[in-house]
Amino acid sequence: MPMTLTTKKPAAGMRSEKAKKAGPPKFRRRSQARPDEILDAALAVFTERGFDAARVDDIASRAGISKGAVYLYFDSKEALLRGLIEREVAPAAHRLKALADAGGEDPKATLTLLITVATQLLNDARMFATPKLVLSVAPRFAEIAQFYRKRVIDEALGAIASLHRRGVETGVFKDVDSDIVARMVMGPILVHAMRKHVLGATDGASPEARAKAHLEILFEGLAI
Amino acid sequence: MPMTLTTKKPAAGMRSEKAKKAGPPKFRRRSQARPDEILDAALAVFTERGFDAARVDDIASRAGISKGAVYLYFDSKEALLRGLIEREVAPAAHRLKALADAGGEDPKATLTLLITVATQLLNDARMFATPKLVLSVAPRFAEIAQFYRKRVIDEALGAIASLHRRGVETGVFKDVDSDIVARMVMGPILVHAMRKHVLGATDGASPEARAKAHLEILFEGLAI
Amino acid sequence: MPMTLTTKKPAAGMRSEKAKKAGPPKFRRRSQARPDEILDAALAVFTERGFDAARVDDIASRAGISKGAVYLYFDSKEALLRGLIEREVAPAAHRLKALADAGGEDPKATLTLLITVATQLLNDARMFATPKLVLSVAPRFAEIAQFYRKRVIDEALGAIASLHRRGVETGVFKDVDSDIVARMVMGPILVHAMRKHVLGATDGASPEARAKAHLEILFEGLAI
Amino acid sequence: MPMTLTTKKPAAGMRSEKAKKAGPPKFRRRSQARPDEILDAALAVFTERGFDAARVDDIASRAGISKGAVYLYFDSKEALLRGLIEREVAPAAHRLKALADAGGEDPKATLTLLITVATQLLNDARMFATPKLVLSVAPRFAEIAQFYRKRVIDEALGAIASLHRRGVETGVFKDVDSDIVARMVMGPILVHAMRKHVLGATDGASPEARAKAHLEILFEGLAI
DNA sequence: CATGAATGAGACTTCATTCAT
DNA sequence: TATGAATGAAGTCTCATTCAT
Repeated sequence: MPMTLTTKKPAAGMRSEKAKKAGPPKFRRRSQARPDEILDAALAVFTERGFDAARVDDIASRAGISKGAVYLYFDSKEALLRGLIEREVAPAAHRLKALADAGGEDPKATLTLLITVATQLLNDARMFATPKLVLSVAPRFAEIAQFYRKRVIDEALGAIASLHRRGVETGVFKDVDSDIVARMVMGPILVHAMRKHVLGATDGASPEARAKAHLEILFEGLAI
Repeated sequence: MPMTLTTKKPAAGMRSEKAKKAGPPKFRRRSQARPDEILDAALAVFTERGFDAARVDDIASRAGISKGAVYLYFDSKEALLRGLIEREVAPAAHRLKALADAGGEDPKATLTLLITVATQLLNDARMFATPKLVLSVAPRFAEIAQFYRKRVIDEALGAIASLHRRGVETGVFKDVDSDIVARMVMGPILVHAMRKHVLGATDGASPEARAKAHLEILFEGLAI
Repeated sequence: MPMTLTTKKPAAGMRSEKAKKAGPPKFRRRSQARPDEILDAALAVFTERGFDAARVDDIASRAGISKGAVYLYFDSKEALLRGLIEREVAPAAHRLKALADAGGEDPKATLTLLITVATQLLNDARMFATPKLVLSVAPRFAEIAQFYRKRVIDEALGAIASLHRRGVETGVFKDVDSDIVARMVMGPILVHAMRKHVLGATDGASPEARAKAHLEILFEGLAI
Repeated sequence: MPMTLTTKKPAAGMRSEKAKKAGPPKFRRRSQARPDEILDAALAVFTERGFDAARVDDIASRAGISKGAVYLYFDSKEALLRGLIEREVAPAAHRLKALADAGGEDPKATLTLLITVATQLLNDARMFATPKLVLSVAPRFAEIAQFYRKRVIDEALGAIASLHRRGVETGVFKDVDSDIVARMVMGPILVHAMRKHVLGATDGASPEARAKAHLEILFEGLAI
């Protein structure tokens, strides 16, 4: 896998010299937290203005440091973007893995939980910030797009598909194309999130109501 | 509605003085076709690189004209974007209207057609170019996002919801939340389109197979 | 005199080919008047916006023709400026010459007339338009500045100085520096014109009152 | 008074954020002197080429810095112009005020001094640089023209008029229109300055001789 | 003669990145 | 580490000038 975007702890793209300097923890300032603070600021600014329109200056001042200091931790604006995506991928992947693993016993209950939780989560702008950012930079940074797809999207879809397959095996779900099922799980939630967080829609039913209706149709459709 | 983006024939954002010159079509050079050619080029370049990274120079040379000539027809790079979205909205809205109107008699057949056609269409990169562009510029141009949402997304979702309601009235569909139904129609198709055209996925079943499986689950879920 | 700016009838800078084409007066259109109309428009636009900020397009449309047509009569924007200055110089020089020649008999009466008339004339924005324009382009076009100075300013000052000298000879004026006298004649009028037409002042006494007070002090100062 | 041009110490038009940074004067580089150096360069270039023809690049290199650095201190080329005029106005106004205040005792002696000094000063190209610049940009920047007129021209004329009125009260000057007197004081000096510095004349008597002759005629004209 | 579409050089301005302190 | 002044490449937009029709 010639993937440059890694998932090692220290955000990739960080200045190598600096990264190596991990000597004795002298408790200087608060430099341990700095990269994360900068990435937080970057996520906020990238999300608000888009990658190109975001100024490094804005990110710096949102992080409470000077523009020059950003370059102590990241090589470039693009490195900031990469580091950000990488950092955000791990939790997402982790959450997905947990769900998938937990779903062994009762696929139906797990799917119910998954849809309920996902509907809730993607209703929150902060939770959708990274996907939104990835979508907007994807045309320019194919590598990032691919990384995110493989590590998040396909993981998620795959987890749902697995869940469905297990349900088929245990006789609770009809045997249809699992990939389509996965998309029928995530699709409606994604449509809502995009309408709301990307296109600025403000109307719509509550997450609870949506999840309920979604599940109702889906389970009926998957019933044997 | 303080919407600046209109849907009048001539792409909005075009230099007003020039637009007025509607004299006899002497076929001087080829000024009639120019705006459209420029918008075609703009769509291509914007799609490839994103709005910010696209250079007016690139658009001009892709259209086969000089940079200055672009400004003969459009006031600014942003006007180019607006003009483009506006031009692309009309056909989309028109297609949707046609579908919705045609669906009076047989909601089930219409929905079948709709999903089949939409799955086919959104499988084509060109067809998804504008939505992809809108998604990428949405953070910067709220007005464009809103315009697109109202004129395309909500029209589409509304048309499907109407179709469902009629099906409920005629007893072919179960009476569930029509908005959720609309999202269960569009969501899976959108997920596929985004994975493929935005995130660069290359795998996946054929449009026919996907449409078939999609319909199978959906109709079962909506069955009375 | 290596002066490029000439005073031949046809405005200098006009396209040479066109200028030569003075064949039979076929009474086409109204081409005879065109150069003058263009120069009129140029004077208006140059005066309003300054030479650099004036667009050839503006001049053309003020003259009621297309931008391209301007170039049928003048080689460049600078030629327009030169042609304009040249055209405006002749009447000014002519007027001054007339005054100077007329002043043989009664220097005092002539000076009275001159100050009265000049005060009136320079109270009119159009009359001050050319001097104002020359002043604003002088730093960039030394040649024009020199031309205007020699042909208008120094002619005017010289004419007044001559008038004074004749008055000295006939015993009506005190024998002081004639150059200073000339500046005491033109200076106050110029100060008023600049305050009004260049710096936008709107207050001030009537031309009549100003001329009267001006003459009163001057003649007392020159009295023997 | 909706005047944007102020006379506060820091040249207006300067980037506000930077202006606020009034921390300890650590003598980093030489940022304290920079704005003034830039304005010096701007005055030189604007004077030589006129506002429009001057390139920010030229100003920057004359100031010994890069083009971008100019924008660290001034928002735009126009801000440069405004800042310049504002900076230049204060000294001029200050000088005038001093003269006017000093003239209480002996109006005649004060006027003599004033004409002598003004004739000397306006004989110097640098001293006339700002007035010349204002004249050239006045058509485009009415606000600047008005600011300069009110703060310099009218102050000067007003000071002279006051001087004359006091002379009238103390019986040393004839009671004529004080505004005309003011113009008879400044007019001849201005005519000379414009001929020399704007129109490029090189001849003319010495400042001393001019001031002497000027005063001779003027005092005779104002004698009771 | 006249038009107006087209060109292309050039200017202002922005901003990622560097570096002396 | 941190700052922020400085750079310089690049991009948008303007407009004088040309030229096919």
